[in-house]
Amino acid sequence: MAGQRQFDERRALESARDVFWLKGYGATSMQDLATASGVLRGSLYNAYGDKEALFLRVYADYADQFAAEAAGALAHPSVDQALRDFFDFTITSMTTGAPTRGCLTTKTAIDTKADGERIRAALRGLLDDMERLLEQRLSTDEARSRLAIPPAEAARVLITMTRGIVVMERVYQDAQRLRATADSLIDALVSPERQGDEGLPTTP
Amino acid sequence: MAGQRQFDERRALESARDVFWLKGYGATSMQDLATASGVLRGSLYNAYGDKEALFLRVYADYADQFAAEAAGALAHPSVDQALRDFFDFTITSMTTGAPTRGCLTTKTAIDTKADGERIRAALRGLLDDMERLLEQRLSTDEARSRLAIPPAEAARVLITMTRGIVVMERVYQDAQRLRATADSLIDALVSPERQGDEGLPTTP
DNA sequence: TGTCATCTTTGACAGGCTTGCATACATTGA
DNA sequence: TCAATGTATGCAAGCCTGTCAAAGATGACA
Repeated sequence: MAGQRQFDERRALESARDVFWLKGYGATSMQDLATASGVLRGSLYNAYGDKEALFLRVYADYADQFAAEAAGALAHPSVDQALRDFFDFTITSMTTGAPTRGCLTTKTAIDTKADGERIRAALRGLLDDMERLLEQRLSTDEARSRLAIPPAEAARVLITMTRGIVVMERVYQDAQRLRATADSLIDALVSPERQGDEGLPTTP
Repeated sequence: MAGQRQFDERRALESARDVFWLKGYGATSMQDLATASGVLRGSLYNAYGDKEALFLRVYADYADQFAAEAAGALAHPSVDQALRDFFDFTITSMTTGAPTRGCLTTKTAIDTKADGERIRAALRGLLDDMERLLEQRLSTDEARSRLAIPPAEAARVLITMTRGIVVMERVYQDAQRLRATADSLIDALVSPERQGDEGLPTTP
């Protein structure tokens, strides 16, 4: 061994993530990443090979963090509130920053310059994880009893809906509208909580 | 007047539309459009000004046609079948070609290089039209009686869902899966047709 | 029929950005 | 001390946009 890395790799990957997130994979050049991280372009090529490899590296970290935070957002014991929290998390994530940064997964999925199979596999990985997470959360007795359709189907509908919300954000740029749309879907998907449910006795 | 346009404008706009559709706004260069249409780049600049203006011209025609065809797809008298036909239309549209061309509206919405206000307004125009179309279709007595949520909310959920389906297509490339997801949403949104409904008197 | 203004076409140019490689220099562990 | 790695810098080849000047085509009008 010799010649240790001189730049702070964690910082560099984070700024690379931010640039990819804001500008999208295809519109981001290695020079953009170099400028943002303060690392010379040559060093990035040396350390990661090329843009696709660097992106995959960045996206792996991003996906882990996103899935972990999403899981946390689903923790509320009441399924409709859990879903509201879940949408709230994704909407807040995508409407952060000015201009809003949108969703890294969706931007990459739509980007025609990110059409490699390895990138698509990475995106599938996160979406599959999210779907499993949702299906699990929707498989409790309380949730099953209130859902209009089976948990697996509902999970897929919800994941698809998050993707749609991302697109609507780009066009309408109105977070409140997005939350309202999500609420409408939840209303259609989850029947109202019956009094006396959830183990706690209530006084009407 | 003098010096008439020498290229077939209709053909040129159609090939421009196809290139934009396949590659996306940002990844399409004027040279790409020139090559596809057989018109020299200089002539395109002369005729349309720049890429954004040409795109807006192309998209106006596209939006008209898309909305008209979507309206046709909603014609079935039974609301759940009308919605299935509607999704079928959008899914077929986006999965045409090899590689599949996806959705021009969504690609443009997500494209960071298409961030002009005029382009966003054009996208909003089509999405608003589609939403109105759906809301109208969902406002019949039969539809109202079967919908889990009000027509306006359902329309917005459905439009958002079509956007999400576009994204899922890019990642999973499985039209059957998309149709199944759409069916799940319709199941949650529209209650089963009661026997004897649709104008025929019923005995309770 | 001929002229002419006007628009279109055509080819070329400048200036900028992109990728990926290659070379020289610096640093560090063995 | 030396070999391996990271850094610094430059280069080649290509693509991009937008513009411009010269040449061609066309309709209107005399």
